[in-house]
Amino acid sequence: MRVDIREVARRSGVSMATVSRALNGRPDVSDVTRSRIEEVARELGYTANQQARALVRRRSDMVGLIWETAYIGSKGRQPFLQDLLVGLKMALADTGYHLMLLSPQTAANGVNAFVQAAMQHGLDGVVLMGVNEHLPAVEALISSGRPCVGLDLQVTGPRASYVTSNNVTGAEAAIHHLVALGHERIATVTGNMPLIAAVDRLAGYRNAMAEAGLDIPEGYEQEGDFFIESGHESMQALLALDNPPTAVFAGGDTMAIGAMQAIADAGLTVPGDISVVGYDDIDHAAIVRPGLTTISQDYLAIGQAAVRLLTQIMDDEDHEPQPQVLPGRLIVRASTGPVRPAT
Amino acid sequence: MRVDIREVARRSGVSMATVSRALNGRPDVSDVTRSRIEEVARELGYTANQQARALVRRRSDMVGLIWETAYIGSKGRQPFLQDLLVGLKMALADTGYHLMLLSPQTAANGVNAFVQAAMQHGLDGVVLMGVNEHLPAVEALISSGRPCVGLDLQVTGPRASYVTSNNVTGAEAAIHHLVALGHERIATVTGNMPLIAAVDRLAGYRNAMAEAGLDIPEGYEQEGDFFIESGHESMQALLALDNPPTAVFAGGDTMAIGAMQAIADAGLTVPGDISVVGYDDIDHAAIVRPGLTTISQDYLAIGQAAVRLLTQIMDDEDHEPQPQVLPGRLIVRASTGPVRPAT
DNA sequence: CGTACTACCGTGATCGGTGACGGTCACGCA
DNA sequence: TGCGTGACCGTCACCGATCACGGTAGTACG
Repeated sequence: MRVDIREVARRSGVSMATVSRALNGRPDVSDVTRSRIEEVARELGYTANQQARALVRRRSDMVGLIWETAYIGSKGRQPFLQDLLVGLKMALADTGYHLMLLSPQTAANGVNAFVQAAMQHGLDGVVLMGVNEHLPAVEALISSGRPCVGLDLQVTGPRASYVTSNNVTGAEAAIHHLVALGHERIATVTGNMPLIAAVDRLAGYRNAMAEAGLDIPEGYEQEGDFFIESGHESMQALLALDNPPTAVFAGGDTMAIGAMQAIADAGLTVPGDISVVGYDDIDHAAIVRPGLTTISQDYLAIGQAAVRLLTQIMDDEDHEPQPQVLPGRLIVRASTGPVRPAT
Repeated sequence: MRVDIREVARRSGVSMATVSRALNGRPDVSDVTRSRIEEVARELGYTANQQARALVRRRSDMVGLIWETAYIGSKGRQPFLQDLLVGLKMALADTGYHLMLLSPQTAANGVNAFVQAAMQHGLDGVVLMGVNEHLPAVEALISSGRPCVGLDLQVTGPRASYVTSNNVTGAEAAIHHLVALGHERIATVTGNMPLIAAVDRLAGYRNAMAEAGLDIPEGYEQEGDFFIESGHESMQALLALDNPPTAVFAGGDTMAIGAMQAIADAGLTVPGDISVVGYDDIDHAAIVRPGLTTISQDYLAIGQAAVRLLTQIMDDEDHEPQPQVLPGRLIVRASTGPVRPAT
């Protein structure tokens, strides 16, 4: 029993087309007619049916979101994905686009669900986060030519691009901070290497170490997988070295927390014996004791950048999309301190 | 350039209606025709346009999700909402319904965005989580007669119901656990009282205390607001009492963590001096040291129950919806221990 | 052989909008 | 007066599907 445009047209004594024009803010409607129509529409509580609208306009004003909370497998949760989602949602709320949540499952008929859902619902664009960018499904989506934006994952194509924080400079900032505190024996725990965030953060670590004239002893680069256990294990390995580090840069907060626990388990203190820096500034970072020094990504800014980028790609047919790289920001908390004086 | 049903019809030498029938599994199509059509559809990669479909069928196969990460205001994040979202998403993935994310902002024309989006997109149902159930917007949505299900928030109406964990028995289990460890001076920190979860957990606390024959001294019931600072402050208030408790039940993990920090700040240990139990089993609970004993909600089960409930309401025009109450489960970690022997 | 019934399929209306196109009318100007 | 112009609005053909209805052919049955 919803009121439709025909009803509005009848009650205001004009044709459906005029109602459509008036309500869509098109110019060729007289002011008095327009306001009469608006009045009637308000009274009747009329709002346009989006399916019908989308059908004829060939655009849905909807974007899809592929949102996975765990990388391949599901060993645990990546809490920063919630922040990313919130950032995106807030940024999107201003644009008039709606958001549809897509699950990365394959549909029954074999065609991948990503592409299928995007097609079936006529999604104007898709945002990806938390999925592996090398998944065939993702590649199929990209190459389908639909506008895509990756958040913290590197997708590229004629109508695809990504937003990420600058993992290289972020990592460099972390190391600079430690160097400024007098640390020279600085190790790192990386994420799993196929992921661009892990690679770039490692690169930043190496850059900054070289720049500071510090060398990286054998075993100072431990590869983890972004989950807490790997931080714990990697830290244990570092502690077992002949020359254990006085500071550790973990390429993810969860791993940093695991490392802090390993340090505590070994009877050492943070930052008294070893300083720890993380990356991401997840909620946990502020809660954990001692508070974790980390590199913060501004999720709101990332969300806004993603929305801006996506709308550009969607609006400009042949807009050459530029990846957006936002700077990370060092948040100093209690997990880092001056190097312990040599005994 | 998408292939439509007309194209499929032409290539398989039948009418559009027959294609529609065949692909929707309707009976009155001969087997040979059906398989020929399916063959053609597969070759062409045809999938039905959902907008057109929804338009004529008067159902969108889409449900809306109102998902707020912070209760009124935005003092912080409630991390268990991510888990709820994941649970819901997984449960929904099996049903063929898609999920649309709704933002609780008011639209320009004054009609509330909840109702408006639900109407405009013809959503078949709505799931609510993380919002205050007393918001006028929410009430408007409920009374619009659209099928609604609340997750961990109590909405009721002819076509609305909710799923929640049994906060009363969960809280009772927490207290039983503490009593079994020999505690007698047990305090509680509640969430903000308008929220049903806070009210019920307090009720469970009182029940179990009475059942155990323990009385609740003045000041043993502190009201917090589900955020970490309130846990911290409430714990300080409890420590300042003449007869401070030996155990604290916090009606939310974030508050429990705040309480643990306040205990540590006071130079006391958990659980040596004071045992702490939380509620929700958020990620933090496992990471924090000592690990937090807490009541776990099975988010997957909640998601499944919500989906089942919603589909029932949507399918049965006059189905009297029953609220689903799932049991919580006690997870014992390191934050609780036997009561300290009297000195 | 005529009729009834079943199985299968096509026709045309419809869902609720939008947009191209064309028509009317008042006005300005030669 | 005649004509061009622009502002405003209605008509009609879609968008891509579904569905009610009707038609046809083949079979069974009296």
